Amino acid sequence: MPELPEVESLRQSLIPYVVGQSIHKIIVHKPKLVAAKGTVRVASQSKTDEFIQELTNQKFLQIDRVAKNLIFKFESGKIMLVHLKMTGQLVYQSKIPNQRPVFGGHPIDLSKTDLPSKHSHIIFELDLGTLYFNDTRMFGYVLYFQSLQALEREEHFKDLGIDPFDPNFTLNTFQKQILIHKAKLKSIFLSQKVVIGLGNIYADEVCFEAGVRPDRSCNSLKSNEIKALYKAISRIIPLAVALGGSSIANYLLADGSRGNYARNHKVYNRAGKPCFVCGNVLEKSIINSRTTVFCTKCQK
DNA sequence: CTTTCTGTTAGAAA
DNA sequence: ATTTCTAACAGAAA
Repeated sequence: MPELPEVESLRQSLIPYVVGQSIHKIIVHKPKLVAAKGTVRVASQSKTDEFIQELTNQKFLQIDRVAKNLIFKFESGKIMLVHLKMTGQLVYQSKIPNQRPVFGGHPIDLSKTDLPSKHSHIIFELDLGTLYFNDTRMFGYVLYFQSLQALEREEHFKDLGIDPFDPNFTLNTFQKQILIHKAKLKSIFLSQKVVIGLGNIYADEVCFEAGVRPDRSCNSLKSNEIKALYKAISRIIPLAVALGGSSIANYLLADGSRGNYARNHKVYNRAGKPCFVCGNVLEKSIINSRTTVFCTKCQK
């Protein structure tokens, strides 16, 4: 369930494991995942061959994040972009015995797990361990680019709003951008058009913390409500990153440990349960085909 | 058994 | 143009 905090936590947890290592071998079990983004993706042998050839023997230099994408930069300047979509995982299994988790909460002993699993579709063998790209539903993808410039030419990231960690994410800009739209607030959050990184969990959590109903039209929001939303995003997103993200279902950090933010969820997946603040039964509705939970008493 | 739901988002439909 | 729905897929839950 990677939203911004999960992708960012994963990025941070991957860095100490893989940066400085080289890829010795790449095994692609599902060539469909090495393909252009989009709903209809066809496995291409030539794309797969190129991916394997170009990235074998490459040394990891750094890992960046753009929206919910991970950008792996190699010493040569080559780029690998990874999107986890709904169920993607990047899990690193060290050859070094007893390597301690460096991030996150409840560590899982990877020596006892069955890696590779039947969903380990792409496997990277590194100097000191193995990096597995697992993806049950196979919506995720990995892409190779010759250079950062080549990636930029693809316009892979057009129409994206501002990252909450970007210094340009100010109350002023947020207010201006949000008022442009008349769609429902949650709909605009999910669209990534104004601010990037909120998915179904954090959109609901932010609306609850701000005391604003997710079905409000963006252009009906008063400035004090927009300010509350801005403050909620600025508080919740960094806190969730600090706690390693929300581990629901199969989200894991690089070392197989689980994130700890889920225990802070106030509304996500709590429809019909009492509001932690006022005790009112939480309501559920569907916005953009996504289950949405809110408190009619605390949110206006 | 069948049906519905699930963390994302591109592209189609409205 | 903008907003909402559907599809990609596997599997857990009802």
